[in-house]
Amino acid sequence: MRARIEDVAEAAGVSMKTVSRVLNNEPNVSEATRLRVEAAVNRLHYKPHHSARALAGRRSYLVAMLFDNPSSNYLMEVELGLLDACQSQHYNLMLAPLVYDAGDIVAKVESLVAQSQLDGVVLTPPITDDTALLKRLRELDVPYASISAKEANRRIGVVVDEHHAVCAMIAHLALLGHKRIGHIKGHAAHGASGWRLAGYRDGLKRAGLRYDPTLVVEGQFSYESGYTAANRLLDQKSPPTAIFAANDDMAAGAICAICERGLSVPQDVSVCGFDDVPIARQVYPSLTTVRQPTRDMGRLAGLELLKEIRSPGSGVIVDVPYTLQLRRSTGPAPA
Amino acid sequence: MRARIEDVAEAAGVSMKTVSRVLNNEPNVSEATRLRVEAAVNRLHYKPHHSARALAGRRSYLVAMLFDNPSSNYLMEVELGLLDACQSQHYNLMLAPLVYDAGDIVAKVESLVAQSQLDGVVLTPPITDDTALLKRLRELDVPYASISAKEANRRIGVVVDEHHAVCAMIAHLALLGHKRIGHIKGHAAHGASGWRLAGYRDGLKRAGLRYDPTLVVEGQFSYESGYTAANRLLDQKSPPTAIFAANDDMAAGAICAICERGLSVPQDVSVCGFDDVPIARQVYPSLTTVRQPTRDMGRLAGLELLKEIRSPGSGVIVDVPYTLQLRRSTGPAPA
DNA sequence: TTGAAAGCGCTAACAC
DNA sequence: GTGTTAGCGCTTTCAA
Repeated sequence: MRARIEDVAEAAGVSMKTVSRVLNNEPNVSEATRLRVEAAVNRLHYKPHHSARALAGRRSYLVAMLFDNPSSNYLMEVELGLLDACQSQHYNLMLAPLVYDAGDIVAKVESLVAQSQLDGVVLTPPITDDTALLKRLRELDVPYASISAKEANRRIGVVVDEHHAVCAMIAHLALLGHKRIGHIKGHAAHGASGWRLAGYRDGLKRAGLRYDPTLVVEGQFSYESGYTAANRLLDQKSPPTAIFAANDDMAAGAICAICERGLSVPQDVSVCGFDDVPIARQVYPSLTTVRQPTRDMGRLAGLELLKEIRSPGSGVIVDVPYTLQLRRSTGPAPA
Repeated sequence: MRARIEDVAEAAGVSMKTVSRVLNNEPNVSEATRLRVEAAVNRLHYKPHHSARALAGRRSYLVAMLFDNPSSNYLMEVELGLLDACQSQHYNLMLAPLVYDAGDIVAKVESLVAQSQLDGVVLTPPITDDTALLKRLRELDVPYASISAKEANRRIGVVVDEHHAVCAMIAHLALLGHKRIGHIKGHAAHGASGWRLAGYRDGLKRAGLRYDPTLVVEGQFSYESGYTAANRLLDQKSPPTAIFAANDDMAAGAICAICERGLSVPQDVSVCGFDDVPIARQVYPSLTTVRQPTRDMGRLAGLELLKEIRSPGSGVIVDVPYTLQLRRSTGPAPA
């Protein structure tokens, strides 16, 4: 039979409560007692019972990851990072797919929180910026951490300086001699789309290049939208020699569109993306892109959330570094 | 304050236990009483408390998905399906990434089961066929369901008739006039690799084509391994005119290798894969492949597991249908 | 610094 | 068909 706290107490010659104190790192335990208890815990292979703890302590030791956007490598990475953070602190992670079109997200989250007694939630884009939801979470006093939230919605979580990253990418293209650099925008609901566009404009300015609105077209972050958008760019009378797509999926779509026209990447047109998901290494030619440390971002967001749950007010925003991944899809501008 | 079972009992004018009976669909409740209780439940917005239930019932209402193989679209789909099954029955899903090289999987799972008091686990390939683990799970009396396990290890879960699917794919190639059809094998630890090879051989036989072992090369299910393997096939004195790769990632790698040699797909070489993960639609040309209903497979495996947990002996193997996805990467054999 | 007692909200076992 | 009672294994409260 599994050891209970009572068995540990007996083995250590103390009361249940003292064992509980040691287990929870509460103060008011003498060093000697603590050691004796810890020894007993190890000897009996004691593990606290999750549900009993949750019931008595009036908390669930459960946090949820909220996401729309179910089909992504990005999400799996974030999830693995989060999982790691939760496991390290004996929390459980629950997944909550939310479908935007399917109606009232706020109500769904509310019932989830009530139902599962969540101790906190982690938000992923674009849910990070659903202001109605954020407001309600605050009213309900549910701690939350977010990943890549917009400036105004940042409280606890993790961000990357995307603006800066894109500037660096544009600088790379400019250095290769590109003068006409196109941009495929991301989905409007995502904060990232705004940053990446802003970074693009700023990057052009710093490189001494003129911003030409006809070189900027809409995308939706999907492969198909990148394909379509690239065709729109290439149909122009004077098409760009380089395209910066707001994510890798769209960049892959753009590469396909270019190849289908009988043009070569990067000889005729250079292409670059953002994220560094697996597809970036699997397209031909491999994609120059901005790498975000996605798994670490999940882990850090989780750790900040747990910190905040433990002692309200202690969670912060962590700024993590990006990396420029230069691969084969960018090259010198055609003469 | 949140309603408790006691409040519902009072509101309905019955005892706690009767409410409990209604909630758990136990027998021995009159229709009238059931209705009254259900009305009270709705009126009070009563939701059972997960931890209390788990504690009193000596079960966790928690199942885990065990997986190696962290970076896959496949996994995310399975997970979403599983999640759906769990939610429908008020179970929680826990994720357990297992790393094969990192030592003793059996010990890890054991401690997981003990720690979290798992009611059951779902196994994904290749963990489905770790016989030491399966044996231990049976000894510990932990119910498990598996997805695409090998014949010998199938007890509860879901499978696709991969052999048949591959036969159909080879028939498609033969019909296009291909006589020399190569095969890139999958990772040896996966049962799927064996089935797909067997399906390939059987498909050749049915099409009246000779099996030529020099046309079969090793792969690892990764993009890179597909790239390498395709090059090995194309380096031969009389290379194949069609290549069946055991999964889509390898097929994508093969396409890349072919293109790099200045050959065209499908004009010079046809390529097809297996799985229908997103990359299949995102390579150029888009990939002919076998589609497995991955999300449904996750859901069904979850449902069978929960059935088995509820009444041991009731879980079964579900055979789900595949679909042939004919796209642009296969065409008539060159003259 | 420590312990005893009283629950947390539910289900199991057994009565009626 | 229904109710009563006694826990499940832990934390909380309060007393020592």
